[in-house]
Amino acid sequence: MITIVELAKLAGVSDATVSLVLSGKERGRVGDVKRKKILELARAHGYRTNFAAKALAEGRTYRIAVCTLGKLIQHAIIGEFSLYVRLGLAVETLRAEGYAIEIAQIDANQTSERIAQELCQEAVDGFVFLSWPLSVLEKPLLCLKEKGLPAVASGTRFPSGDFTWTDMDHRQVFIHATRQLLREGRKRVFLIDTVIPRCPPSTIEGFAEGLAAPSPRWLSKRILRPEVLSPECIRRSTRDFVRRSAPVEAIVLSDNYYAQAVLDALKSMRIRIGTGCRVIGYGDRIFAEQCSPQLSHYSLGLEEQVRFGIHALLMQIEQPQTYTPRRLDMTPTYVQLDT
Amino acid sequence: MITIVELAKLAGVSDATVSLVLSGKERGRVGDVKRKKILELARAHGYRTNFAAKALAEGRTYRIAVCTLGKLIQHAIIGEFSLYVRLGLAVETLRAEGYAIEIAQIDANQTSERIAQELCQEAVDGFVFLSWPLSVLEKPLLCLKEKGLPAVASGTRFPSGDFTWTDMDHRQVFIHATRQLLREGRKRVFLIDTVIPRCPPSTIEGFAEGLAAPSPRWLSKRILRPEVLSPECIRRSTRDFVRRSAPVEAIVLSDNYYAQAVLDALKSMRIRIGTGCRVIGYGDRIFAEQCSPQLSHYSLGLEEQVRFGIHALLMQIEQPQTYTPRRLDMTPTYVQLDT
DNA sequence: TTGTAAGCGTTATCAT
DNA sequence: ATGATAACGCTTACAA
Repeated sequence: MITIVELAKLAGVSDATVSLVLSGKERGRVGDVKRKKILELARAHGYRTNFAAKALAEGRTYRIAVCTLGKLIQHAIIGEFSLYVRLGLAVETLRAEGYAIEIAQIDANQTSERIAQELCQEAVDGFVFLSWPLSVLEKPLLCLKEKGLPAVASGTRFPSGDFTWTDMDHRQVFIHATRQLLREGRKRVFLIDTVIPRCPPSTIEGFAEGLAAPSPRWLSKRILRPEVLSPECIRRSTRDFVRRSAPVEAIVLSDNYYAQAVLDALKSMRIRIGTGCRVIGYGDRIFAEQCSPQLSHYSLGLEEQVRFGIHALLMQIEQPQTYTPRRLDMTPTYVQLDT
Repeated sequence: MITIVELAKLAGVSDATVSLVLSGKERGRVGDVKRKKILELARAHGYRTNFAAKALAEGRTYRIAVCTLGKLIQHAIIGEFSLYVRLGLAVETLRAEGYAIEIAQIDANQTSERIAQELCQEAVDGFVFLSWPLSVLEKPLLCLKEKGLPAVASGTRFPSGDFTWTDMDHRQVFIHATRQLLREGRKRVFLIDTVIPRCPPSTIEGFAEGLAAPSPRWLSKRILRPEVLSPECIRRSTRDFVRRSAPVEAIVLSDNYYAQAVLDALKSMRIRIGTGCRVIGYGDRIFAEQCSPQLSHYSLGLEEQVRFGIHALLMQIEQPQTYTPRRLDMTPTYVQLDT
């Protein structure tokens, strides 16, 4: 591993000059010839930053805590796979920026206060929170903010503008989906909830608002919530529901994960999916693409969310004084596939 | 954050002494009074090691690359959840030792050579490979070994003793399971394979050996491999299979993941699980415990594997000269639950 | 525009 | 047994 000092010797300049050039902080105070020479030498010798030294000099750690609520595996059990997508994207982005990570799997059986306390001990430059519920995350974030520790939440929506967060506007998604279907002339639109233990209220709210639901009673007839979330049970209850509610012109799914079961039910009833009955999902693209036929859906926009979040975090780390909380409140993005 | 220098001032000794005491390397060359005083002061002021400084001084990075083959989310799709368990355990253990991690999600569509090349670029103290297939991992590990870079594989079995790895002895598990059932007086033992795309040959081998299978033809009658791996399909084909093969005194599952479907099939046939027909699974405990009734199974021993692996890695990092490859070739561990 | 030098916190090598 | 002191690689304020 070649160092800045060695590069400086080779280039016949001082270490400081090399440091400035390589970190892009020269702001025109290094000659063009020297600059090019230094960059060329660095490239040729495969120079790589020594982050331990950089960290020590800057008083940082170049470590980021990526925090999940509960152990990683628990998210598989409740079918919340978007966590893994978020995690994968986050660590990828951070790695590209030279940051190492610490994955903190926070025990969910603690008070918010204890979590906050525990986090403040961490020797890291910043915190990323993946898919935390608002109620649990509020205190810890406030605590970190008070200590001036940079943090972002990905997959949590805060009512106030005090924190940095990214989330898809859940309610808008369902408003958007139903309105779109109405515009297509499909009046008899239904919702099937396939979330454990059940979808958030905002899903129902959006669905109701999009359809301009006249009454809770009317609304309840438009929603199916299978008793058990197994493909078979979903299939069976979907069949019953569709038969009972005929004609079913469109179905909106609260989540992509069990979509195949719904599609299978329709197929078994000889309903032409996409034309006879439109089906629109919501969630991870990967599960939509696995369906047969592939599921048209609203995307979670995870790439955009995570990229925005990490970028905001780095801003906050590098320019703490000028930083103000920012959020990415994503608007619905529709992905048309087969259904 | 208090530093060693400040502690030294407070204790009225030199920094070197404090460093020795705190790192436990004094080997009796620091007086008892001073030692206790230093430790007490450190505790009182909440001293925490500055890993950037430590790394710089020791010429290390205090970073470990945790490598997966393919993106994290892809393992959810093929139902290989043990990866998340391994990952969770590994990062937890490393964190406790002060190491930060880099999660390298290696693109599976590359040659082994390119992967090896890519890995050697990493500026880390060591490598952990989670659940890699032997064929892909061999070259990279060899390459790292040649460069003297510490590495361990968790969930890969190497025929030679050249590398450090941990794995459950897969074949022995199925020998053990079938023999156990035979000893219980259950002669008609069957295997149901619920792995995508299919279980490894060692499973079949172990199963055959345990039963002392007289011929491949005979063996084939004892194995069910459902066409499609959906709960419904597994349920249906299990029913057919069990009816056709009556009496079925015991069933061994290649993996816990779809166990519930098999149990449901038996339940629907009014077969008394555990007494009438014993069912034994293999894999993640978490899926066994979720079953109803809870699935008796052979455990993967992930905690032990990961702990052993990380420990070996740290040994290798700290004493590279005396280190020789070690492996944990785990023997079957049976977990008796309801079935 | 460029170079010098101090410092970041820790470890390790010497003297004492 | 203990204490100076010199690295480790990089950043940055300041001097030239």
